[in-house]
Amino acid sequence: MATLKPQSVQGYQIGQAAKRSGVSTANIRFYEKQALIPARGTGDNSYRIYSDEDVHQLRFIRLLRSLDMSLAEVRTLLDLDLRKKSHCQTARNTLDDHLSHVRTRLTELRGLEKDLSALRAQCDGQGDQCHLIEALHARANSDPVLGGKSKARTHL
Amino acid sequence: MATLKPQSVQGYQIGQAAKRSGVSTANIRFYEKQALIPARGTGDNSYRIYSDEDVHQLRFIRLLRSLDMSLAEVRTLLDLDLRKKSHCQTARNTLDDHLSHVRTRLTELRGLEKDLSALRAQCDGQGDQCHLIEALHARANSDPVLGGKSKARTHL
DNA sequence: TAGAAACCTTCAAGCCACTTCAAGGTCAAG
DNA sequence: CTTGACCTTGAAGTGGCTTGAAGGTTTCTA
Repeated sequence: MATLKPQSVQGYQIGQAAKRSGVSTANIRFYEKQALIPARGTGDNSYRIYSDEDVHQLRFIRLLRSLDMSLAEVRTLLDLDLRKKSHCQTARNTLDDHLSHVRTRLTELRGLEKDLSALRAQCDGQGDQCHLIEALHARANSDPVLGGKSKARTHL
Repeated sequence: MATLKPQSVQGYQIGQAAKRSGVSTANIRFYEKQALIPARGTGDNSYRIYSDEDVHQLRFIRLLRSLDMSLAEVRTLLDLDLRKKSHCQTARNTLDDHLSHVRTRLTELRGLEKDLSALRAQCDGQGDQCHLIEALHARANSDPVLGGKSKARTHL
């Protein structure tokens, strides 16, 4: 069992906040530097102290990151004032944009998977010879230079 | 029409090699630094000169990258001597490993797409209110800290 | 009361696969 | 002899972290 102490009068130290939020201590400091969370200085020692709200914010960020949103997108959503409708529109737009990024990448990956398994099928491993490398070289030759669907790792 | 001059006696300058291979000049220099292609020095001036074989190798690398292989994987495949069967085995293993990476990521992305479109459906944009942000915050709260399928962008 | 463990701090560098920028060298045409 | 299109190197920036070094603070235990 991991120890999750109750919030003391002063709040959580960074390690406790990390355990409760699922964001590593180094990462919390990084987010602070990126101004995604407020810098929490204290008087006594130089230790950071976090509240339940801070922990919630960290969990919120972690959720958005687990949805593969960029820190810029996270920032956009964090800055929203819930009460204003225009901001709700912003939230919708952010989500829509992100969703379309994900779908694009999904399509790319499906194509990739198809290509790779086709290549793999050329060499099923039982015979003496495998023409994998030859096949790759042949494709390198036939592939047009400006042939549309190339380009590796466009993020996501 | 892009100009693709025939290989002169000395070979191609980096710009021509770039056009023929689809790899940018900066990227060619980068690959040279990474020892993925040989450093081609010449006598006269300090210009790099490439042969048709070099261009082919660049295209080969570009193909593997377009299949989202890492430079380490590319290096492995480049180092292969086609004549040896054990190396063919290496090629197969590299491809299999990579294919399973792709499939893992594909599964993750499918889950992502599902999550995101479910979220999006909560706010279809016609009514006055949208509970997108609230929904996100609620998920941030309910999401267990050690809940398995989190973790953003594991490369690919 | 000393010292060791278990926290915390900052700053810097490393990762990956590039791209972009600055400052300058080389070469052919007009 | 200048213009412009090439080429060169080196350094820094990108994103989202992780890891490491070197040290301060706090608490527990012998």
